[in-house]
Amino acid sequence: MAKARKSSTGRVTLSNVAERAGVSVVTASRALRKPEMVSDDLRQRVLASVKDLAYVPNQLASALASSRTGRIGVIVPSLTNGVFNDYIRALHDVFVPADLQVLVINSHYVPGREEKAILTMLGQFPEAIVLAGIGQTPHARRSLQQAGIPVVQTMELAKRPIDINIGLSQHDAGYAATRHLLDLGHRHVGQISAPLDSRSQSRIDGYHKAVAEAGATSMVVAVDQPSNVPSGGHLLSELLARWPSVTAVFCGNDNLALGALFECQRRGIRVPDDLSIIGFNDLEVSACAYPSLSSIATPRYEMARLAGELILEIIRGSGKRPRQRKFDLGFKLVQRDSTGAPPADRTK
Amino acid sequence: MAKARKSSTGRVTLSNVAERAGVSVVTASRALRKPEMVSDDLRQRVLASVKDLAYVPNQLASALASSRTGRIGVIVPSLTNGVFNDYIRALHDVFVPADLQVLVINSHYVPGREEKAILTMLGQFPEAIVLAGIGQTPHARRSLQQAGIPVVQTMELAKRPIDINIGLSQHDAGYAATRHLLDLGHRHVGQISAPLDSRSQSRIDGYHKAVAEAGATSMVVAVDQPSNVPSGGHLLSELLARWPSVTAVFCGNDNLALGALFECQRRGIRVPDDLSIIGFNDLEVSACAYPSLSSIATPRYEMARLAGELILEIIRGSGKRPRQRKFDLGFKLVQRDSTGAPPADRTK
DNA sequence: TGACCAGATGAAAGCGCTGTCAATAACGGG
DNA sequence: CCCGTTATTGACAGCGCTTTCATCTGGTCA
Repeated sequence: MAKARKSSTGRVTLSNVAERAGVSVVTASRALRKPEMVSDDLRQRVLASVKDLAYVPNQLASALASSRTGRIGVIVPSLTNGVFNDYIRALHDVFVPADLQVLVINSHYVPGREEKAILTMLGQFPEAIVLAGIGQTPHARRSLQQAGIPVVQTMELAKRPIDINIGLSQHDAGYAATRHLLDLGHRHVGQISAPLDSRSQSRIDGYHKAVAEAGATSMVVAVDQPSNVPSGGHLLSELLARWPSVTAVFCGNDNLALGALFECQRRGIRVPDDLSIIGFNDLEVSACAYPSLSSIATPRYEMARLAGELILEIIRGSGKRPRQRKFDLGFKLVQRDSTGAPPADRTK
Repeated sequence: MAKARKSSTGRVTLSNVAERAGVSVVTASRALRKPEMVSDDLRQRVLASVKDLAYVPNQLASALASSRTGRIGVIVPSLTNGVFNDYIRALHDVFVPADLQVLVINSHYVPGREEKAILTMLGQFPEAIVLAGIGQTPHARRSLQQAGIPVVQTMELAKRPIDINIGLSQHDAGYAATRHLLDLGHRHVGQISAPLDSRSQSRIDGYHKAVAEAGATSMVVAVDQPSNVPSGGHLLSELLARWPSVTAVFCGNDNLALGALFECQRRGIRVPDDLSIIGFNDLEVSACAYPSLSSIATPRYEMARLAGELILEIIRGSGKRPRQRKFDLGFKLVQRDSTGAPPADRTK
């Protein structure tokens, strides 16, 4: 029989529950974790006791004892720009039914904070880690490897993944967006962005490549802060001030594109008649803006979902990694109403 | 001297560190947690050992032993609608410098999930909990009270707070928004919203009250799903279909307002000449939309910040509650370009 | 010089839970 | 009717860390 000392911390513990139900602590534990191992009668009594006492299991103790935390660590650079909504939803879709808790830390697009976030995360002993991007610091890489848990880098392609890599070529996507504008006949294609991460930078590289191939001139305005809708307007203003000849803009993401669109409306610039705008990521809002925004659709939901499924497989399969470790999920150009041919008088 | 058994889980533990440094586990622990209690010499040796072994403290064990987790639990109904961005930022602003980790769980506007989230959170033994809203289930309330930690309910005013309550009158805010439209001369004021929580419902109540006072008719279209920009367009379409006479709309939040604005642009309805639109919450995007959106500014940053500061005070003051437990932080009507007088031919 | 004290260190005892294995009860076949 | 099986249940020993308390220095003061 359980000796339910009054918990020194004043909280209801499993031994309180056990005592009240007249069973041992072990049995109470099993009644909750492995109900099939316990007789109906006892299980009922334990559950009733749990309810009566409003018992909340101490996950800390549970995790410590079983060395399984049931947690999946996720580190993203932003939670507010809409980019990671689908992504996190996908992870929830996979892990919650599998009884795993998704723990998200926001690194705010600051490399140093990502390293810190990774270490914090590792200190909580997640059973796997999902990272956005491939730009982890060497120290973070080492700690991740040493942790011996599945690590999935997403959103872009890595030459040498830490473990598993699911992404797309941000460079090619940036190239495709720019190419789209050039193909429409534009000769003066600008770029605005907030290149706080290597992905954004890769897109810009793609832009430069496309522009160079077309024998045109690069016109880039960038800002060193997390991008949001208002800054799209500011960046466009600066772009127009520096290069008034611009007839098309590739925006580093859809929020900037939306801000640019509003700025055009404010200035009486017609989109796409006077200025074509293409965004990036294809956020929910882009399809319903007016005019609807062309964009590059990135498979964020799919990347995260695949990450989740691979992780489950590995965890279930006692650590065995899948044969394939690199996955390129591609992207799609979504042409809508914000991109069109340049004004007739400015095709040159 | 420490007997550093090879950790059964294969990870580097404090006793490995201690052994390598030639000290006891206790000393190693102190060297990390309370450096001033240990001689310089030993501290150096321990730190070197930590570095050599790439030791990551096991927070689980630490928290279990000390019954201090250094975590603050936050439960919000959404992370994607922009409403809680400032809110969470404020909490970080307060807690991160105080060396407390902010743990956010998203309850997705589902009451059952909020209860589950609260229990999950309590199982991690946070040192305080911050909740959005006051509509917790009785069982959740009880568990929260029993936990004996500071609990702050925010965003709306509670008659009988669980512990501390910081909010504003959502009813009065809804009333004010509607009143604003009526004062401009509108007689046909509609309302669109996604009333998934009691706050949204209170705003609608305020709307009804204002409309009734003015002797006008309520025209409400609601949807039972988390609101987003596209649904703003759909809801407006339905509103216009059912009540073509509408000259002004109070949107339950700014995302809906933005969607409604786009829908107007799509249909060639001029804002505010043909239709006035006012939103709610005053999100970042509202000020830079075109036309800029009138809205009700809610002090989300301030509410969360005050919550954080009170919590710190309580934790520091060994649990003593402040004298005042209820705080009404009010709201502000922000008039911009999307609201104006009704068309001359429809003032009746 | 000896009692005394502060500072530094270590041993032991848990924190609340789960894994392991032993113990018991229940049951059926030979 | 005895023994091996199977189904339940419990005792015990940690998980890795911190807290408490005892120990052991070396110095200080009368």
